[in-house]
Amino acid sequence: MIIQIEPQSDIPIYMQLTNQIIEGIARGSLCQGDSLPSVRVFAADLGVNMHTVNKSYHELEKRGIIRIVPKSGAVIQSPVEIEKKSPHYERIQQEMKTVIAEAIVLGFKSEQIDELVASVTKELKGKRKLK
Amino acid sequence: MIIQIEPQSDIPIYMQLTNQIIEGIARGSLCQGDSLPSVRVFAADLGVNMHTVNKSYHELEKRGIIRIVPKSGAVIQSPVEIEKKSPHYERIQQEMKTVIAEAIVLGFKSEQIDELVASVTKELKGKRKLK
DNA sequence: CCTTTTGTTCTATAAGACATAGAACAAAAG
DNA sequence: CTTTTGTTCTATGTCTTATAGAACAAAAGG
Repeated sequence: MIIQIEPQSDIPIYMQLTNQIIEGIARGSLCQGDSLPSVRVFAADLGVNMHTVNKSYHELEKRGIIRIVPKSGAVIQSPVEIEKKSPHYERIQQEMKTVIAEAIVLGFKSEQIDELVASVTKELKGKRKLK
Repeated sequence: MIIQIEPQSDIPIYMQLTNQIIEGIARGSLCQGDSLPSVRVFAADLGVNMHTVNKSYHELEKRGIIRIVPKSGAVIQSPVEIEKKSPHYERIQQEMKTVIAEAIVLGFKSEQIDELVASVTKELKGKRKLK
């Protein structure tokens, strides 16, 4: 699992880390049931502060992606059947609306949006190690 | 064009405004070639500071959505043919990757993603006033 | 049993972002 | 000629981000 942090980015470090962990899970580099490194070890690896990693882990827990077991570790959750009324679904829906609205305004046709979604989905799901 | 600002949100005001203007253009409530209100008038309408609106306008300009004509106004750009190498395309692509990765991790199947994209696209494009 | 590691919590500091406010300016609009 | 415009500047206050160090009790490992 390769994480690349850009300290000069306008995206906060803890958010870069959060997004890349999510991408790693989506790609299958990290599997459900696996544990993430301890905040101290991970922070040392990345060259960032322990508290920054901690913040990222709690962000991931808030989004239902990992479960933090006190004194034990951060375990990647197995996905459950997602309901349309759940906060997680509505968050994804809102984020998707924001992205697609901007795409439309920039001149994307419906087919171009579908093509982009397909290529991104394929890239992420394509390299999964099947159990 | 109805803008709803939530001061207590964790999303900055200037970003809420930016996103809602984009959504308004996507929906067709605002048309290409139209001008946005002046920063002072808009700020008064929304009950926020002039500088906050100004920041939003410059964010929109940075994303290629409006053109700020000095001493004149903020004009909504007509979309040009988007190229896959352009910064705007790559930004949309990156944002899309982030959203889809999270969706996958939360258990979305490819068909569910397609369905979500279709419904959001339809909602945004559906109510457009055709020229 | 003892040492290490763990997550958590606290204080503290520094830098930057966010939002507000007020003032001033030159250019454009009316 | 007056108003409105976008821009620019100073200033203030709050919040976020990121770092650092210390301390604690619980769990893990030998």
